[in-house]
Amino acid sequence: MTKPKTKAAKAIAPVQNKREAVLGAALGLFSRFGLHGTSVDQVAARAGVSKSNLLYYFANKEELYVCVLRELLELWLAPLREFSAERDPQQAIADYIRRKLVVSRDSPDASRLFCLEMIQGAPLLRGELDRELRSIVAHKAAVIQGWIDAGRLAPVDPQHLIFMVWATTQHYADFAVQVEALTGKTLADPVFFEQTVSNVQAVVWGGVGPR
Amino acid sequence: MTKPKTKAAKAIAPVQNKREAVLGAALGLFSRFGLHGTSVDQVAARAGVSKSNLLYYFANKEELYVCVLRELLELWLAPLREFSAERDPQQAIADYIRRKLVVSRDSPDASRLFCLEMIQGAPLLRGELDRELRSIVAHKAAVIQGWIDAGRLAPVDPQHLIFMVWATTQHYADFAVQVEALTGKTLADPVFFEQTVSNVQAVVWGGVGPR
DNA sequence: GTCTATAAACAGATAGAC
DNA sequence: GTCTATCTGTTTATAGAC
Repeated sequence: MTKPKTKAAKAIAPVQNKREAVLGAALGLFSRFGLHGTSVDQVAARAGVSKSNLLYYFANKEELYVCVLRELLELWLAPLREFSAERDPQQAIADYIRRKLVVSRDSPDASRLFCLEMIQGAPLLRGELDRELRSIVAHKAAVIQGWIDAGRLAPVDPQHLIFMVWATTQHYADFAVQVEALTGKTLADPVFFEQTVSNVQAVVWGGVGPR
Repeated sequence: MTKPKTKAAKAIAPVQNKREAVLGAALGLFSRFGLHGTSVDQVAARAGVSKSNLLYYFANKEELYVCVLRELLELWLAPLREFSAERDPQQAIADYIRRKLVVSRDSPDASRLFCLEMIQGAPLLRGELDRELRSIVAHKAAVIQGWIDAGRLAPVDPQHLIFMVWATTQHYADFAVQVEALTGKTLADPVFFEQTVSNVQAVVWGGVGPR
């Protein structure tokens, strides 16, 4: 506590940096090739450490995988937490769509790994899904239902609306190869990014705005 | 040619059956655990054949994987081929959404494997994507553009519209675990299925129908 | 904390009998 | 066509020196 921070920093900072380098490398590889398609050797090489050194920081491959997933879930949930009832429905939905598309643009690896995990039945996230996600989604669905009851939104099922926003925004990260094969563009292109934001916002709002 | 068919059938039918059993087992496992997460031993066991027998029918694991993908692509493309310009836009879009959701309900394995392949950069489907899918999508996008020009559809980008339908319909297969964790339902439930069809159709049409 | 060497397990593929 | 046995390479994980 009262120790000089410089000394602690000297000892701890490199450790943190290595852990983070490994976690970053692991995210990149796991998200492309999955847990079984990636060897610890590859992760170590990309992170710039030796394999045995990596296994000093993470007891085994699965533990590393779980650590990557944990970081992921927070990033994935953040935009949903921002979704607020105090706001104008159209603004709130438009902002949420934009935020999710920013994640798809800036963290496509995270989006893909999340998708991979879901496809496999989320063996490691199932607990979190049932607890944390379930309660937060129930809360946000109630907000949406409030808007519907107040006549500020068409009577759509709140859960399906949430699914639609998730699906349409993540699609641009998870199916980026397909999107690029067909349009020649990626979200990294600023013009294409804004065009995507507008289109998704327009369709969703057109579909759920008050009749 | 002129040989009695019964003899040929006796010799060939079992071979076809075995091949198909293996392909079916492979689809189920590859779609959950990916190419590297599945061993040929597991596929053989599920198909009810021995490992070496499987390798008599398929030279190696990759060849089996490619065979599975080829069958897949046709199933995935079929609903898009049905999408026709001669029809009423609202009917054509509603039918397409329903057809895609039927695939998500009846062939979730195929949908998931397709998604897996996309996430990994579609190393084996890239060629098909650039050729076949590209041309068929261009054709359908032209149909949609025709409707827009005729004032029968709001001026949305046809490609983004297609992406939205793909994303929202496949979501119910690829993220089935999440959907089930949050709603307690799957598309196998007839009531939930119809509710999903209506909601997706309503939002999409609300978003793109003429203003 | 980091390295080299190696143990132990597994999976893909082949050889050859039947 | 189908089986058993086996070879081969890869990969995870550990032991132990520095």
